[in-house]
Amino acid sequence: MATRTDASTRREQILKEAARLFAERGFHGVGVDEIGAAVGISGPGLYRHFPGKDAMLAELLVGISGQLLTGGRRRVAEAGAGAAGGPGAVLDSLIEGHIDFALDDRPLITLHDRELDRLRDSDRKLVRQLQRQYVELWVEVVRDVHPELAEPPARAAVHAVFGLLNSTPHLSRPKLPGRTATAALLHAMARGAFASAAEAAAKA
Amino acid sequence: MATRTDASTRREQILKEAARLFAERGFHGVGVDEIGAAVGISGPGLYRHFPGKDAMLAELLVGISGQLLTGGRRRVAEAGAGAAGGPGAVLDSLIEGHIDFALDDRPLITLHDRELDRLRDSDRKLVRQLQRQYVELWVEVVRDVHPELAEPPARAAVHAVFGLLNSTPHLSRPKLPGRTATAALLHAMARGAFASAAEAAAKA
DNA sequence: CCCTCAGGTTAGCGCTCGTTAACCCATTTC
DNA sequence: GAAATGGGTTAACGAGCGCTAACCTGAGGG
Repeated sequence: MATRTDASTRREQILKEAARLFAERGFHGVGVDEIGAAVGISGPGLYRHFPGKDAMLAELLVGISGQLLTGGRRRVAEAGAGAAGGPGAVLDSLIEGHIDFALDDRPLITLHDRELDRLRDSDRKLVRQLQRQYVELWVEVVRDVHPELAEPPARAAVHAVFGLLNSTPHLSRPKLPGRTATAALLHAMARGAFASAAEAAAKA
Repeated sequence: MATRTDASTRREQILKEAARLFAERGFHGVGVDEIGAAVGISGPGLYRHFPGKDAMLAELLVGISGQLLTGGRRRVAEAGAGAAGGPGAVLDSLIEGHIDFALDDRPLITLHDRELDRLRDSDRKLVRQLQRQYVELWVEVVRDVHPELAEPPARAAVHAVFGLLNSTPHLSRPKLPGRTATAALLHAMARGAFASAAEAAAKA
């Protein structure tokens, strides 16, 4: 029989392909037949693994939001505990983690801020809550590094930097510099953006 | 009879409501009946003004892209001609224009990078071409201000800053600082992001 | 006074989509 | 060796969609 890891493969395979298709053509733009075809089964076979199309999107979005949040918390705990490098190191770790995610799971990042409104109310509330906690985590760290920033502009700045970091899906692959170069570029830009936000706030 | 400007009002009204609805729930998520209802007529009455639902989206996207490009070109010509303030002033003008657009036409900005793939091939090609020219305009100006930046990272940086500036639709309205404060914040962040990108490039 | 016509209306067609029903077949379990 | 079960199939249904057809109306223009 299939091993434990093989048994979960089919579900994960479906989720992965669904994420790609949803990101490419939008939730309403892809049919269940296409998702099935992408994993080699056809149409209603998916209903052996998921109660419906909505459930796939919900599981994807909840998974992404949760992963981002727990990963961020882990990094804050780790980088904060050592206290080597000061609060700046914590922010660097957060940025690095988000960049890794944006570069490695591009379809998921795309879905994350594009298809939230297609969820059932309860799922949407959950995802929103996870997202909000993730933002608050960032806001605290950013204000630790830049105490001149009041909370509302800090929150706006965090959202803006998310926009910056999540811009990678818009770039056509071949024109990009290498992955590490891109990551370094985005990292520098994020830090610079925060620094300038703090400067502007201090001046005003 | 209706005057010339009144005659165009209904069309514009439809486009405006369609943009809002498309941005809120996605192109496939909105029916023609809803668009009609939003302007006080119902369903198929829209076909007196547009050949189809696709045509509304196409007109919106082409309009946005064209407006951004011509506005950008105008600003480059104006700010570049005076030569007062050097190349930095040109970049500031570009940033300012983009921020105005992002803050004043939030649904359009959302559509702009979200629903491009729902267009007919010819329309999509046109929009892509306009977008590319707009990016190239920015790349030239940015490299004028930061000559250390090679072209590929400059292009990536421009895309990233677009993501930053276009993040405003994600922010819930009431929590934002005032419009001018938000604009100033975004402006500072954009400049800082470019500067840091150039710094990082010079170091590498 | 009729004609035209812009700009609506409602009814309904045809298609696509998500979902269910009914059936099938390996493989495991007792 | 039968029975149960996981994972798949095809057929078909019902709803919703974009769009067309056919009809209506009120305001100019000759």
